Amino acid sequence: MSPAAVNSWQAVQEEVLRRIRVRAWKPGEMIPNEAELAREFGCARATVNRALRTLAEAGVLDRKRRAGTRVTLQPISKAIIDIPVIRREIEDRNQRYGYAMTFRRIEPAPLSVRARLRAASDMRLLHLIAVHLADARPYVVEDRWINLDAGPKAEQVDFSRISANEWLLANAPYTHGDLSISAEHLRAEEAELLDIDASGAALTITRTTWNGAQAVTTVRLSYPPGYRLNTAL
Amino acid sequence: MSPAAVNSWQAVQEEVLRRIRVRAWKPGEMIPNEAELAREFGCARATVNRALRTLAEAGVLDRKRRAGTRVTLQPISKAIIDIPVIRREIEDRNQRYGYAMTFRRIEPAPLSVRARLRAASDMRLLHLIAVHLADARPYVVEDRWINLDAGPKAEQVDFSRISANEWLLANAPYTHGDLSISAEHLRAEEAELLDIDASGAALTITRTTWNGAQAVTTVRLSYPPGYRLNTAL
DNA sequence: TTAAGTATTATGTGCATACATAATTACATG
DNA sequence: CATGTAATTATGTATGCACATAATACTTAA
Repeated sequence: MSPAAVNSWQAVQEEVLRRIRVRAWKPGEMIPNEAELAREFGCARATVNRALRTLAEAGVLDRKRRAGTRVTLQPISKAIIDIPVIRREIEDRNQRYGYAMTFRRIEPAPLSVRARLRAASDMRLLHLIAVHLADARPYVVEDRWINLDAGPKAEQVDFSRISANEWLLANAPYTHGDLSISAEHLRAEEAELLDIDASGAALTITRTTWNGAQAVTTVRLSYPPGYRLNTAL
Repeated sequence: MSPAAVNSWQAVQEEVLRRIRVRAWKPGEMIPNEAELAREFGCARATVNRALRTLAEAGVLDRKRRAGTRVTLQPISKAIIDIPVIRREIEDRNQRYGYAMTFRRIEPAPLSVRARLRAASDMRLLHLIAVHLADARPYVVEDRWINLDAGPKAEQVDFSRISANEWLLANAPYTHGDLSISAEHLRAEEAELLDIDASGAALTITRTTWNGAQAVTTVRLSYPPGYRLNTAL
């Protein structure tokens, strides 16, 4: 069979993946350089470049200038987990979204929270606890601290009507953040809000965002037992 | 100040991000089209294209042909979690890697596992349980089922010497897979292997991989309480 | 008035070319 | 032999151009 021109970057990508899969190019091995592949596939080098670059971003290939491209020896699977706005997460499941704030106070934060925010002890923090509901049933508990020094307007907002999640998204820009996932025992009050037995193991997502050097907010989301984060590889 | 030429795609990207951050372009709003931006920045349209395309992949922009580009209203944060080979995960922490297989038997799988593998009841499955150690201390328990119909060689391999994780990576190609993260109570035997109190909440990662329509393997990794998956936003 | 067809337009992609940059190799020099 | 330097090379990126494609806006016909 004659080598049909593989001249879209997706086609190149698929052909490369195929060769890796059938072990024509083995893990750790070098693959031909872009110019050669372009010649073989009958396309421009830029096209090969885009295909290989994308595969490198996906962790399938290792590329170094001058050194060339090789098949990743131990591919780190990158699980891309979409963390949507909770309202959307629920509405995408075709459930009715609900929200209830159960606590609001400007108060000093415990050490663990201050550490997350790298906060001086005099930072003014608004503490909110709320439950997000799916079809009127508790879906996730949100325990949030908002830095009022970063966005003083937050003090005036009625967070019993609009979720902090959404208000901040629209009003408090951030430059970067960090996120951590862990399994934790539910605290008694959280279990109560979720309306479940306190003995459960809760998937917990902690997210802190920054605007430059200034902490914006930190949240701890506690999902009830059984909740799963799914992703394709 | 004169508009210095912004002529690398990273520079364009940063400028775009800056404008979004300072709310010059507000969430939901259209931004100028590629040609205009190229003119403004003094660079080629392809350069703008790459910058915007990358931002769209990151979820910051929404792009549609003909319709144009707008700032994402509710950016879905994509948490990219690297799931490395466990040996590497441990060695990257500058700890000594160890491995011990504690169970190996070809046996019929329970329903939950068969469901994950979409397995007929006559599929031959090798069941392995192993512990990965960091500095001789239990790090994670691995409960794995390998489809011998997909790769019969696995039956001959001495998995007490090499971890299934690494052997499969090198010998059993897969086309796709799925991964799910949840919080679960440790089973008694797992708690024992991890050498901890059984009451802990364990972060559990379940991963199943496929080669075409054929299941290759499914693993359940149980990490002890306190383990965190971290990522930057 | 509505439906079908057409023009327009912004993004998506391919190509050829040029040059930049990092990393390696080869070489020269002490 | 060690070491610094220059040549080489594969990838990285910018550019100008062309055309493809999807989505919208507009026009025309029933």
